[in-house]
Amino acid sequence: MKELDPLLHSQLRLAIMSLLLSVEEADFVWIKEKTEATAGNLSVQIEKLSEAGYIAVRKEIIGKKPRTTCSITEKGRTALDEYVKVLKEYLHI
Amino acid sequence: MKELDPLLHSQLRLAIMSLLLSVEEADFVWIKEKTEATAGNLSVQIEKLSEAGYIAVRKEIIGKKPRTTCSITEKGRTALDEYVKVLKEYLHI
DNA sequence: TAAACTACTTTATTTTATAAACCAAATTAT
DNA sequence: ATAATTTGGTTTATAAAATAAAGTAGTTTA
Repeated sequence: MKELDPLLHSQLRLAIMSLLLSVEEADFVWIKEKTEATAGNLSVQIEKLSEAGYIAVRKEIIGKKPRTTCSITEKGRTALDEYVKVLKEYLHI
Repeated sequence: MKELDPLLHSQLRLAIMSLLLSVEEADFVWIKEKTEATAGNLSVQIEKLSEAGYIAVRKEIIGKKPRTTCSITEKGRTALDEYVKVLKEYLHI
């Protein structure tokens, strides 16, 4: 049995990737609201996905406030595709 | 976003459930070989699925040796169905 | 100008997963 | 006969992950 990419096989990280699949980009606050995650948890998981190169993170100051924007990368998309492939084998779907 | 049943959202437990989906029942040793899990890890995860009522576990002595046999329960099947449903929403599949 | 809020990050705690060690009985080798 | 090895596990300890709590830097509101 193939292994499920442990970086993607986490409730919150999978939710983040899922959200980023359907939008061009998304900011920290929006992801936080959608996932109902705590800011701390979200910060950590975004950092992990970023380190892995699965998402790109841009930090800027917009109207005096910081803003963190995330988008899925090609590498992330590929990894997610592979994850889905393995999952389909597991679940016969 | 709905949450993914944490009891099922674990690599090894999902693999166990996956295997049990396609067979009437399966014994410890066979599951261990298929999943390539260590006996300790497998023992713990089977216990968790059993406690949750997702699988039924039968222990017997067969030809002087112990044998642990597992099978998926109706409750487990339902939980897995729900898990798949949520996952499909996440992944747009 | 002090309190409260925004948008986070860092650190600590809890939970989960995994590995290592152990157990009892059976089998094999000496 | 008995010592070493194997089988089929369980229990306990360690590592990793997830989550929560606390902290930071600056902003807005009262």
